[in-house]
Amino acid sequence: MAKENGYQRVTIEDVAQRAGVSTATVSRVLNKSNNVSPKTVARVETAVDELGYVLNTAARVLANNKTGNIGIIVPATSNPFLTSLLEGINQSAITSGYNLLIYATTKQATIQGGVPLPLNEGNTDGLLIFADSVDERTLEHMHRHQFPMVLLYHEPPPDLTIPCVLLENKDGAYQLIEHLIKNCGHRRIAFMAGPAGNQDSYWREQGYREALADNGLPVDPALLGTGSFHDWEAKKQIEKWLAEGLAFDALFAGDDTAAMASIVALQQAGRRVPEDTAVVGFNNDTLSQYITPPLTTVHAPTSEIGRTAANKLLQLIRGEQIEQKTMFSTQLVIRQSCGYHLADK
Amino acid sequence: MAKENGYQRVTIEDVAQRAGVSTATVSRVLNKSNNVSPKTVARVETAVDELGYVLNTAARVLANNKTGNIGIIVPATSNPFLTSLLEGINQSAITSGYNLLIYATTKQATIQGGVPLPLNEGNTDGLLIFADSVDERTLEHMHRHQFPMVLLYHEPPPDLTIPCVLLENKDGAYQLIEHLIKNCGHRRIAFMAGPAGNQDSYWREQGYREALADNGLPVDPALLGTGSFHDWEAKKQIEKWLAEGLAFDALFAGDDTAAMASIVALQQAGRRVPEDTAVVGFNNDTLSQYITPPLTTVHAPTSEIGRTAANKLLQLIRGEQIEQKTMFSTQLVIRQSCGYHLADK
DNA sequence: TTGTAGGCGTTATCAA
DNA sequence: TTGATAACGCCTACAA
Repeated sequence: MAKENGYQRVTIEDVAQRAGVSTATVSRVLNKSNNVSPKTVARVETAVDELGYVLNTAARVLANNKTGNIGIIVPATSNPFLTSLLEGINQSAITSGYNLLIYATTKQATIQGGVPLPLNEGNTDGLLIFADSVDERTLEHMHRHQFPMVLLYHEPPPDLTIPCVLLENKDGAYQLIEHLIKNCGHRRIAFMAGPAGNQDSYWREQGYREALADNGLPVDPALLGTGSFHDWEAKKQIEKWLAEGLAFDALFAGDDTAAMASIVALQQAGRRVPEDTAVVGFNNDTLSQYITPPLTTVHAPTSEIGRTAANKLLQLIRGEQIEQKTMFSTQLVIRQSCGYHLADK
Repeated sequence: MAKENGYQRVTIEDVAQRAGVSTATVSRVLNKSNNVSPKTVARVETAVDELGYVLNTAARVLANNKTGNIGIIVPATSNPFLTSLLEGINQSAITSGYNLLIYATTKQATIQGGVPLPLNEGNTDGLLIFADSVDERTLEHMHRHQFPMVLLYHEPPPDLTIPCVLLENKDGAYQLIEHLIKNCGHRRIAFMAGPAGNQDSYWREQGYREALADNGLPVDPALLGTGSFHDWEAKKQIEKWLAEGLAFDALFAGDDTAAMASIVALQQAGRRVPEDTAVVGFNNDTLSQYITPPLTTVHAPTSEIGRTAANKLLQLIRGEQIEQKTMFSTQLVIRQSCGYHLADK
């Protein structure tokens, strides 16, 4: 047996010896090739069992250049929205006989000096990239190597033809804000942006601005803050606004996570939602219908987006043609937190 | 360049040629060996840049038998409790210069016929195993190969000496139930178990039973249900109990997730919490303090447990001695959902 | 400081 | 149906 110390000891060669066949034959039964006599298969299989042999994936990948895994790179946040996304991805991965490996990065993931990301061709046949969790130069790099990739919630730079799956944000945000203005009678509507560089946030803000403009309302810079799609950040922003004495009768929190945290922060400061301040979100997370008050938001087909992205990646890996850009539309969901039921209609 | 088709093309050899040095030298600068002249380093680095070379991890792992990654196998549920756990793990991994790879399995992960788990020695230097997410025979297998592993929230079978990190469940549950009985005056307390085979659930139930016994209360089998630490399951259980007309004035939901879902289900059925039915959980998730009513629960140091487990694994990988079993204690957190503030004291 | 060459464990090609 | 053997891309003695 190779390598007395360390854990990887039993190799295909040991199995071959024990079974009295060649390594080629062992490899064949391991890979379920059908050109092996049943007798030999049996012999090899018992040898595998007796020796406790386990395949060395690194060697296999080196020889084959395929892994049976796909990977996703996400930011290391706890946004429940991610869970739905991962669920969808996992579904189609499993359906296609692939496993999903996840890497949660705390900063933008980057290839530096020839050293690859923790998820790469060595352990993965293709990668799903969430938003801007991977540095642009690295994207370029991998694209140059023709490594199969699909971008999620992010359009590639114009010179890189990487397929992507997107959400129609502007439309949804526009409708949401218009609902706040026209149906609920709000006029001073604050907006919390997502993380810097986030494309979804950008387009939601555009929808917000257009809706205000189209309804003859000014964009007051004082009403523009940041929630980063994150509970603590949202909470801090609310506290800051309240401390400043900012006047606002409604809040578009950017996403549901920030909205829920904002509601709590507002309530803790003694404000009633929606009576004193209306709050709306974006995404329609599972929890949003259950909180008090139930959240008015924009529904996004998150886990379907995950499924679609994974399927595109899988097709890409198989060398099939796919469309570069898939866009999912959204839908307004009116519940209580916007105060619609209180408005005089 | 090797392999004209496929994406992995530029090898260390190409770089060597371009820089006019040997592959050994390229390898040295790639690994930041200091026995290379600055001039040579520069030449190699520009060659790397120009060629867009990226290391082939499979080859590196095959040669080195190490990856710089650790992995964790978790069940594919969205329990927010997992997020805290992963956060803690990621922290210590990063601190030690390791990356964390996550595999979320939908059933118990199993090695079958020599084909390893998606996370293994090929992409990982050691593994964290959550609860019973890995099949026992597979555990045995990997233990036999001396692959570094640490079990989370799970004690190994008696014949396998795999280090583990545990939570003191029984004590916490006992105090929780005693609080319900002695301080809040509840007598018919229902219990929701976690997933089948879950050790945490087992011990929480023991604490529940002991507390009842010590206070002269019987264990009514009708009050024993299943929430699986999962919102939908908890909801279904509540609905079933309500349909049956089960009489209970308090509920220990097993964990916070099930508790929160139970509260919602109870409220939707027109029951007030805690006035009509008290509800308590376990874990003290971040959200639990924010819901209405704020949840009485048992605090578990989840992300610290994650940090500790990761550190143990890292020590194991470095070949250091570690203690087999680490146990974390819990603490009762009294808020509103137990109805303590309503009780006549 | 640099180069040569053998080995890591598997698969695939070519013969037999 | 089976067996030799050359890749796969990298690392590390050992030499120079």
